[in-house]
Amino acid sequence: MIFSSKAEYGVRLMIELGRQEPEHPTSLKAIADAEGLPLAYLEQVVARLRRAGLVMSARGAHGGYWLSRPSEEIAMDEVVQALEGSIAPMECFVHDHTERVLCSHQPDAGRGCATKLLWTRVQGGIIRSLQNTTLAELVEFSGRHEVEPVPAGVAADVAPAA
Amino acid sequence: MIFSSKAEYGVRLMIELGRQEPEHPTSLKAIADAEGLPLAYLEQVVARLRRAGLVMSARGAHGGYWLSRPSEEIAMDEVVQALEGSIAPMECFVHDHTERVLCSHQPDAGRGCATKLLWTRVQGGIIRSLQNTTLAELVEFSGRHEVEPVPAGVAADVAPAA
DNA sequence: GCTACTCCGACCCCCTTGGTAGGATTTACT
DNA sequence: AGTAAATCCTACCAAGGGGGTCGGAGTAGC
Repeated sequence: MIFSSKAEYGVRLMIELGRQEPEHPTSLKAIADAEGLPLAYLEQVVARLRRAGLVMSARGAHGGYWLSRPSEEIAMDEVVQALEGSIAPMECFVHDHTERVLCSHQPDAGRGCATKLLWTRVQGGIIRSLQNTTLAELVEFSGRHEVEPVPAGVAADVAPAA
Repeated sequence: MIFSSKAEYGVRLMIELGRQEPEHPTSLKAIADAEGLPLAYLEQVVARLRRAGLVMSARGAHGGYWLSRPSEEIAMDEVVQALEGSIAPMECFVHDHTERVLCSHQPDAGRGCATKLLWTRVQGGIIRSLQNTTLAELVEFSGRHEVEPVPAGVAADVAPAA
């Protein structure tokens, strides 16, 4: 598996916030109930989003969380990055702040890392897909698919993003 | 991390086979030595490639492995698929043989899986990147970056400090 | 001062990953 | 025939991370 459940839960949480009024705090408990997720675990997940500046919070009674920006301006690569820590196809892939791709493999027998080309392309494919999807799209998508009892024949409306 | 070391080792192994004459068996030991990988573990890795029909093998003395097809005809999605089992961004993603994307989440409160759109796009991005890369490209790439033999005198075969 | 929240750190179980051990089988060479 | 070189196969194991839980402290509204 590629992404952990933190990504799944975190994205669901962001979608849920995206359906609410902006600036109006929503409590974690409400989200946990709506999505059927464990509250204590959601706390950990949302903390990552807060530290990344994607959501803001208010403590105390009637507190809660809300999106720090309109959902149209939130690309999903930011969200997934915040939740997963990094988006790297292989352990040896580390982005330093200069955007250079490093590879920690010792260059065996003087040869460069033979797999670098492949993982670089994969990483590009993933990030491009995420960048081209906004939170607003997901909110809209989840709204469209409310209610209906799900007939047969599916998966036709998920157009590629890149 | 997205892919496990099985993928890394397996791809390196395939590249190594791609540099050899076709139909000429190369022993695992030779590859393990060349790449600095544990032989016993490589056995598990190559078994997956063999079961997927990507490599063929001959037992006994002077046996070994070789590519079952020319490297130009091997797309990397096959390789990674064989090594990782499946290429799915999220646990709930299962491909049955009909190419339909299933999602095992219970549709909470009648709503469809809100994250499906996102993960489907990501999966598409990954698979496209892999499909568009052939083993031959990687072989050629690793050959281009093969550099000068390590200067003698330096203890180059001892593991350098990370 | 109660209550409803966020926030934080410690803890815990379990499964996968990465790797080892040991052998059985097959084949080539002498 | 005997032996060495290889694949093949099944167990086994240690460590780490994923996926949580628990208990409590801080903070804001009533």
